[in-house]
Amino acid sequence: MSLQDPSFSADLIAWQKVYGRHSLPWQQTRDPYRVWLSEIMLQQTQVAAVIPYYQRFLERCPDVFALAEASHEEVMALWSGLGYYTRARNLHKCAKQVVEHYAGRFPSDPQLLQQLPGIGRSTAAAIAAFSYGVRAAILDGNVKRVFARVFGVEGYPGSKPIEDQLWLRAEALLPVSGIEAYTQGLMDLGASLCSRSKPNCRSCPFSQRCVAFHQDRTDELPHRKPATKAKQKYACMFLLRDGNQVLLEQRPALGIWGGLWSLPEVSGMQENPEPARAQFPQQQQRALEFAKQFGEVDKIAILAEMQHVFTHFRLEFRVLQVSMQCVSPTIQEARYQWFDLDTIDQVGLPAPIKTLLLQERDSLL
DNA sequence: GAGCCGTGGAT
DNA sequence: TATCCAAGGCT
Repeated sequence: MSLQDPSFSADLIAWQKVYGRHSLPWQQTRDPYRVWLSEIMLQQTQVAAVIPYYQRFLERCPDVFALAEASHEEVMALWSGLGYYTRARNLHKCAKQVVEHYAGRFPSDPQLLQQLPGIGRSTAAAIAAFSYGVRAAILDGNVKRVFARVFGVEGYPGSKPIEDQLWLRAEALLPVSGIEAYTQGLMDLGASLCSRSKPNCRSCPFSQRCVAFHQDRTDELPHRKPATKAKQKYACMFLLRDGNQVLLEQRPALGIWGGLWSLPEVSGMQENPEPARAQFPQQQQRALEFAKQFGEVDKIAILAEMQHVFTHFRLEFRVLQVSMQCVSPTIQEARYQWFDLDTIDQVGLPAPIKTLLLQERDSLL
């Protein structure tokens, strides 16, 4: 059977021109740099969260050359809070490659774009379509949801066979012309009317033909991800502090919070700790031993106990505040460094650590 | 190819 | 509170 259906794209383009979004910060341009930056930031991230980051990033790095020349630290600080920090490292790497291999001009061929770090099949298509008008298919969460409902696609869209089938549809449904409005229309429809819960089917241009609407199954399609339980992990961190100075440790490049500055941890994130109450004396002892290499310890106290949720596990962590005196300004190991709380927002920090340190800074005022 | 990577909002 | 998942890509 043929998957082609010219009226689908025609209806969507007509709808997008009237009801779609036209004034997002990255829409008034075909500048591939801006399109690319927005697409990377928008991966697995909602529009509202991206907007302030996008604007701040653009002020500091207005073009691909500025980004390529920026320091790693600065890029990470600009990204701090957005999550998925591999995106920031790949963003920086990609900018350097575009400058070196393409003289600063992003290629228009999706195949070439996809070879750059951080750009997969869908993102390559979006960049090519929005900045060069290239006829290429995207397949993101919005598109999967719209297709699953309109065409009644059964099965979890994240699984390989279903995703392959959706890619075939995405390619077959492409319009002959008007790729920009069509691509934007898919995103806009998925983000507005065809929302995950309580879609507004009465206003939808596809309600006449939508399988999910006719079968009253919009709450079943697309099928949900098979459930898996998140593991609980635990950690104990130290906040060494001398007035406004706090000691941070740069995390290894690989793994959770890779390359970010965080609080020193006792012994990593553990799955099966001793009961928390029994741990405090030895945590205190370890904090003392750890802190002695940086100065004289005044006192140690529990500052906070926090819970942070990741994709695959929850992290419960306790922060011991170690009040210090006579801090030695020079440190042997490069991964440890003293920072001033007043300038802490210029450092690449994990979100919960940033929240904690900003609270500490503000409590001094 | 299944697991991994952050954070914030909605339900 | 617990769960899902949002303009995905990499290993």
